Amino acid sequence: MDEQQWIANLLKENDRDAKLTEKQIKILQAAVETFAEKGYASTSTSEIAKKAGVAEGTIFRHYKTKKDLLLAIVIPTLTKVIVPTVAKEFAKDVFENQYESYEDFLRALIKNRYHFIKKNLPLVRIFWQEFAFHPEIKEEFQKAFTENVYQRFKEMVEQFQEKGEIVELPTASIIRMTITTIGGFFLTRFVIMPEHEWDDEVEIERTIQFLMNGLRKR
Amino acid sequence: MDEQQWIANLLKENDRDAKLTEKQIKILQAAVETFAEKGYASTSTSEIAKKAGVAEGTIFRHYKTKKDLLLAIVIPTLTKVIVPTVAKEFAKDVFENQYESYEDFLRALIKNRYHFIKKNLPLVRIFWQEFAFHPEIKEEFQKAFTENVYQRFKEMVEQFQEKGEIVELPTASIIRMTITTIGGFFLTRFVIMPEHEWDDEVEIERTIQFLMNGLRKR
DNA sequence: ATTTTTTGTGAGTGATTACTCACTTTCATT
DNA sequence: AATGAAAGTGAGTAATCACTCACAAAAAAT
Repeated sequence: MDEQQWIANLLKENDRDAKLTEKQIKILQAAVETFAEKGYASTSTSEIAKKAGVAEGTIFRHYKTKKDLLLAIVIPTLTKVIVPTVAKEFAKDVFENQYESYEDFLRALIKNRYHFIKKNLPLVRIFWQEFAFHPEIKEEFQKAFTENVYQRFKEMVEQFQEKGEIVELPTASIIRMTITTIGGFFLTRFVIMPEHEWDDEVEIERTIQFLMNGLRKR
Repeated sequence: MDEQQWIANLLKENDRDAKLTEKQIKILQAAVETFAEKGYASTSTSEIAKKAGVAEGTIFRHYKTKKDLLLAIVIPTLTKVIVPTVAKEFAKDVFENQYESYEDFLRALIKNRYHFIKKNLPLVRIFWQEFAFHPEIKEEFQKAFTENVYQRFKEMVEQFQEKGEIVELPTASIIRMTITTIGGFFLTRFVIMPEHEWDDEVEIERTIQFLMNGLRKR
């Protein structure tokens, strides 16, 4: 029920009145699960059908090709989940100036993303794996990033550079270091060493302190 | 010729007197190229045979299964190329104490890895992509890392902590931050934005400075 | 020079692949 | 209650898959 609501929201990208049948939701769930576990190329449509409890023909009734099914999962994840969440988070900061420091912003950002990734780990894994092989995904991601995230992030950084809180390196470098440091933590935490015992609270705070030390104007 | 020598050295893991025929080298070259481009699961053995200019049966003469071919490429890359290079680099530092600072060590490390990745990009891509789906690869990597790299890295960090150069955070955290920062740079540079115009010298130096600011004791 | 071993071949194998289509069932509209 | 549209089905299809094997050529060992 909880899962269903979540995955149903994903597909409602164009129409607001998208009504997914039970079987359609089952297909999406099975596809996400299997793609994340075995990878897109190693997953057969018959396997998805079996896991979803539908006939194989039902999948192709709704998605013309297997790749269409992949994109129906990945693209909405990008455009509907990642972008607005990030954009909203940034907007709140830049325009309402709610955070007093880059550090506070960082803390909100990393916690927001932490919960998002933890909740949507299979989706993130699929995106991460298939990103390299499907130009559509790569293009969609770069478009979403440059149009929504980058610009706001830039304004953000420049704001705190003006305030003298962070160092006067090129904005692009600061953004890259911020993202790779946070991304590196998540990658280690969720992909490379998921079975390791993590004290997430502590490690997040350390990551923030490390980032701030690296970026603070002195 | 240059390629041949390089790939031939890879397979010489057990026997010192490994003599690869011309066709065997062609198979390895074709496999590396295609796996890197399309991914292991999306590459057919017939495609490899065609590209290598051999009969399909020839592949299975030397590798029992398709997966054997993958492992014959990836595992030696790990055990013979990555580990010794890193270990040697670290050993030189820890035992002969050639570097005067963590910063100098960092600079040597990042430049060493930079050239390695640039030279072996297809191999790195294959490893990175298949790592998630093949337990053998993951295990081999973790084994190589904990046995060779981690221990030396740890001694390294502790040495410069004692000297008071870097901060007294837990060693594991410092190692994680060092590796993810450097890895994040390479990932952005070679995978996510390879077509971007990079001034590598400058960006490497910025990355080092960022890392040192984040880790320096103050 | 002859035998043995290694390397290479390519047609052939059954299994599996993504996808189709004629048909049935369910649902919404009147 | 009747009708049309949408959703669902599963046997069927051609193509492709990883892999085999009987045989040939080349190389090595005798």
